[in-house]
Amino acid sequence: MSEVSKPNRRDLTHDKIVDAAARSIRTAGCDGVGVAETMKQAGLTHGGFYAHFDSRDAMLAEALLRAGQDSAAAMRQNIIALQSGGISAFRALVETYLSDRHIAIPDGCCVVAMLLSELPRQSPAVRNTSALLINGLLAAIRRALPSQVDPTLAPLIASAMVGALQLARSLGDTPEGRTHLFATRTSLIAQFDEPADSKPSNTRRKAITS
Amino acid sequence: MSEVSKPNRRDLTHDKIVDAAARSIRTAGCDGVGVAETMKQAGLTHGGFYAHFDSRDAMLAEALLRAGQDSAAAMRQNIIALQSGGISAFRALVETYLSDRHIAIPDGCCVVAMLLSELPRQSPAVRNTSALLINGLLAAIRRALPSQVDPTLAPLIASAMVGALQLARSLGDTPEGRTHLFATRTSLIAQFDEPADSKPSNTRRKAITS
DNA sequence: TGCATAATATGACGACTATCATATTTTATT
DNA sequence: AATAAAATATGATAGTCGTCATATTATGCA
Repeated sequence: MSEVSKPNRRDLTHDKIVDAAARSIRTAGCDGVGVAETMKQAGLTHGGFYAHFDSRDAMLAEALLRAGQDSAAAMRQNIIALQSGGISAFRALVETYLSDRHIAIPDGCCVVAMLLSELPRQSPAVRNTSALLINGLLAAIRRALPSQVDPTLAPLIASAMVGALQLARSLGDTPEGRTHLFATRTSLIAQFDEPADSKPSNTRRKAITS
Repeated sequence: MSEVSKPNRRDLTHDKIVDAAARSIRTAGCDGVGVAETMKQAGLTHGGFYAHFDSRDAMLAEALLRAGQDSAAAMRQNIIALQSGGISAFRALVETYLSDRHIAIPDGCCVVAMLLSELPRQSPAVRNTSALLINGLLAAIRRALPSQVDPTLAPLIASAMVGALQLARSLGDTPEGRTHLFATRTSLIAQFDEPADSKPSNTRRKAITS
């Protein structure tokens, strides 16, 4: 009944195009996603593009949304797996988001972190989608935050996670980059995670009150 | 006696080109800085470019370094002014870096935050410069950190500052963006600044221990 | 002042870009 | 099976990009 009931051929190829763009937007950046290359990746020729999108920017907005949904789903899955191992929701989120794997491999990595500094320059359509994804990230953090932590700390934590991933990626898959990611991961958990039952592990308090 | 003793005409125009590129790299991004446009901004024609640089990437690396030095100098000056007003070095750093002005106005804003997600894709020369600037930012934060705060928290704080600026810029100069910047600024100071003498202001402890 | 040299300008090359008009192919309907 | 309609392919346009070879101008030295 709704618009998902009957997938036309048109909708299927539309999806293929968006998927191709969503795959390459992480590695190539917003400016690096071209119409012709995207159509080729989707198995089509470049001419038919404007039967599916009003403009390249319109495709970019859809691709960003798709990439965001993909990475969110991948992380949710990883978080659930970690939680079933017995660790807290917050720790599962932090360790998933700031995984060493994401330094070199963009797949499954947060697309907001991959594109953040380019987003302010994009078209209104892309910026609207950006805001959507950012608010989604903030909401996910608020949900995972231990109950005794002030919810107004969510922006700080979101900023730290996004920034840490980018800084580590810029430093590269080197001791420097890995150390930065490890230090941020450890500090976030020490500062804001609920203390484990058995372990004392109050590095947090030690770090703050002299 | 060194290489700064006699500024040739060549060196002067070289500097003009780098300056022009450094000015536009903040607003246009790495991919947005073109050879022809940069030469025009420097008051030259595009043909003579390769008498000054081996390639566009070589210019980009110099421009990034210049932009980083410029923003570092501007922030140092602002921090000193704030400190003379009686606030702590850490608070001066945070309030300068996360100034509301930087949401909309890129001038004087941290160039690392403006370009961070693009840097991993750049040429080795640009990436080397990136690492230099990032290490400079980390060092500045370590210097400003109150003595009772664990220095291993510097990566977390750097990540939070860089990420907050970018997230606020992506959310735009709107209540959402300004709120994000304000919340991060407030949380950073509450969490990590040395407490002021007279004011109680231990929101920090309140935020952590339930 | 005249000459040698350095620095900049002119113009062009091929490759790439987004966009569109038109032709061809594929699908759906009678 | 034949026809109408939708979807994709072909090809072209105008523009921009980085790069370079060559011509012109400006500088400094004798």
